[in-house]
Amino acid sequence: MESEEVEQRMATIKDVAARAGVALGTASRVLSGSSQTSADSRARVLAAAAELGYIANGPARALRRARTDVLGLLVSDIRNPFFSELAHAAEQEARRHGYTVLLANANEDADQADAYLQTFASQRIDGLLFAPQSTVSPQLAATVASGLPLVFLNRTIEGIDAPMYGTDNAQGVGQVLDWLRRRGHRDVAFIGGPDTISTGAERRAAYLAGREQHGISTDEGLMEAGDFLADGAAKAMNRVLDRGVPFTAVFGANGPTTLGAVRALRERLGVEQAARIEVVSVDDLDWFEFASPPISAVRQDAAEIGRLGVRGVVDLIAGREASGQRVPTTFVDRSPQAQQ
Amino acid sequence: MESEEVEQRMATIKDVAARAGVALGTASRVLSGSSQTSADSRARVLAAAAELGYIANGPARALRRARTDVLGLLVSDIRNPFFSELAHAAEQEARRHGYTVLLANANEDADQADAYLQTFASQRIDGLLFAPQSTVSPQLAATVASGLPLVFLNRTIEGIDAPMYGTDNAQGVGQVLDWLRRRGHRDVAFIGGPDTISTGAERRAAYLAGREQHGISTDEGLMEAGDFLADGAAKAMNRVLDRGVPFTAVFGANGPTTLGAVRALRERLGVEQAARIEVVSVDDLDWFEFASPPISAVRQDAAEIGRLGVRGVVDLIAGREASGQRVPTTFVDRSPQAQQ
DNA sequence: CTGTTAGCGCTTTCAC
DNA sequence: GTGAAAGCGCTAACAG
Repeated sequence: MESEEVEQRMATIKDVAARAGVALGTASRVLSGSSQTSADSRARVLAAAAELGYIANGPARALRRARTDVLGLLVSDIRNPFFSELAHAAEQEARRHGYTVLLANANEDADQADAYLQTFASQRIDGLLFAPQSTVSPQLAATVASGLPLVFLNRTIEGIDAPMYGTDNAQGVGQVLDWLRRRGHRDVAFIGGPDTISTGAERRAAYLAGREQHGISTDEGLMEAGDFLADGAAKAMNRVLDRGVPFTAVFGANGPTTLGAVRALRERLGVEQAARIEVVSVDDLDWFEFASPPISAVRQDAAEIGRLGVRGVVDLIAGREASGQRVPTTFVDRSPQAQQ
Repeated sequence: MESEEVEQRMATIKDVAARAGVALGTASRVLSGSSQTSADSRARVLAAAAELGYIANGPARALRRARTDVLGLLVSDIRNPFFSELAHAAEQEARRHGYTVLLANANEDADQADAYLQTFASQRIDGLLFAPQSTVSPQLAATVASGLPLVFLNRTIEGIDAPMYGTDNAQGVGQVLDWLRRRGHRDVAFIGGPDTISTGAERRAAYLAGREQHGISTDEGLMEAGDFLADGAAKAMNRVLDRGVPFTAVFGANGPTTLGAVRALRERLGVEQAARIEVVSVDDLDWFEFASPPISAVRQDAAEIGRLGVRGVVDLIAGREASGQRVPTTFVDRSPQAQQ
C-alpha cells in the first residue's frame, strides 16, 4: 500500500490567532507588521505562524487591500537575450521593492500582447512594464484608460503618454557609423526592423541622418527591413542580395536580425565569400566573438533598463513622478585592428 | 493645464447586474457560463458587461473558488535558450487549457528558487512546473507536503515522487558517443554539469558507461564539471587544459557549458589551435553553424517538454494520473563529412 | 494595545 | 430560471 496523500488545508490567519491565543485582528497586525503590538503577542503569533507553516493567502489579501503587489512585464520576445536579460534584472529589482513580477511573452505578436493585457487586468496587477509591438490596440487603450501605472521598455507607442526606459539609439547608431567610417566602409547594407516599432524607426532614422557625413552610400537598394526576428531578417538580407548592389558591410539593427542576416549571407554567398563582409550589430550576442570575422556590436544595457523601468513604475504607483530615461550604450569593437 | 487623469474604478459584477436589470447571481451565472440562464438575461448581461468593459476580479474569484487558474513555472536559468524556448511553449499550452503561467527564474540559485516557491504558495497557484537546482530544501519539502500538484522539468530531485518530463539523456549522449567514434576521436574532454543536478549526473553517467565501447580514453584527467553556466564551464575547461592531457574533441553537457568551453579554448590556445579541436554539445545553439569548425549538437525538444509538462500538471490538478515522459533527441551533425 | 466587526468581489447554495 | 444571502481570508476602522 502506498503512503496516503495527506493533503492538509493551508493554515489561515484564524488558525494562527487561535493557536496564539489572540484575536484575529492582532494576528493580522503582527503578520502585516503594521501597527503597534506588544512584544508578547508578537512573539506568540510569530511562533504560531511558524509552527503552522502559515503563508498568507495572496488573493484574499489582494481583494481586501485592492492591490496585489504584482507587476506585469510584457516583453516582445523572451527568447531574445536582450529581453531575457532585462526580465531577469527587472525581477530582481521588483523583489527588492516588495513586488512579484508576472512575466509574459508576446512573441512579437500584437494579438498575444492583447491577450496578456487582458490577463493582467483580470489579475489586477499594480503596474505594467511593456515593450509593445507597434500601434495602439483597443485593449491597450482600455488599459491606459483604466489608469494603470505604465512604463514602456525600449519601445514606445505614438500618442500614449508614459515614461519610457530604453536605449539611447541615436548614440548607439552613432557609434556604429563612426566605426563604419573608421573601417573605411562605403557600401553598407542596413537590415532594420519594422518602422512601426519605435526602436526600428529610431535606429533607421539615426542611420539615415548620419550616413552621408560618415561617407556611406545613400543607395536605397541597400536598405531593407525585417521583423526583428531571425527569419524575417534573413529574407530582408536576401532581398538586398537579389538586387545585386555590392556592399562590404552589413548593419543589423538588433540581435535576432543580425543572426538572420549572417545566416542568409553564408547560405547565399558561401562561407568564404561571406567572411569578406564585415558585420556590425545593435545587441551584443554571445557568439559574435566566434564569428569570422568577429562581429562588432553596440551593447545595450538591458539589465539597467529593466531596473530603471521597475523603479519608474514603482514611483508611478506611489504617486510620484517618473520621467523616463535613455540608457547609454557601449561599443564593442572586435575588428582586427582593435584586437592589437 | 494638463488633461485630468480620470481614473475610473473598475466595473464590478454588481454594476453589470444593475445595468442589465438582473440580480447579482444571474449575472454571475451568465458570466461564468455555468448554469442554465434564459436567452434574454444572457443577452442583457453580456451587453452590459461589454458596455462597461467588465473584467472579472481575479483575486476575488480565486478567493471564492479556492483556485486561481494560475500555474507556476520555475526555471533554473531563463537566459538559457533551452528554458526560454520551453517557457514559451508552456505558456501557449497553458493558455489553451485556461491557465495563466507565472514564470520565475531561479538563476541556478537554490535560495532564489526557495523565495519563488514561497511567492507561488502565497499566490495560491494551482500547480507547479519545476526545473530544480539540486537537493530538497525545507521550502520545497513544505511545497510537496502541501499537496500542490507538481511536475519536474528535465531535472528531478532524489526522494521526491513527481512525474518528470525531460530529455532522454541516455539517447542524447549515445548519439554523441556514436558521433565521436565516427569522427575517430579517442581523447575527448568532457565538461559536465554539477552532479547534484540530475541532468548533470545522468549525462555524465551515460558518458562514463559508454565511452569505452566507443573507443574513447578513460583518462580521468579529461573529465571536469562546471555549474551549467558559461563562466563555471570556462573554469572547468581551464582545469583540463592545466593538466596538459592532450585531447582532440570537447563534449559540453549543455548550451552555456559549451559556450564557456569554447571561450576558454580560444583564450588559452588561440583561435587557430582551438579550431583544430572539434566540439560537440547537448543543446543546439544558434551560432553553432558559424563556429569553426561548426559544432555538432544534440537537439533537445524544449517546446515539447514544456507542452507535456503543462499537460501533466493539468492532469494532476484534475485528479488524473500523470506518468512523466522522456522526449527523444535529434542529433545535428555539422562535421565536414556530413555537409557533403 | 487589543477584540470585534464590516466588507472587498465573487460563486454557490437554498428557496421560490 | 432567478433572487437572496452566506461566506471564502484578509485588513482596517472603531471601540474600548
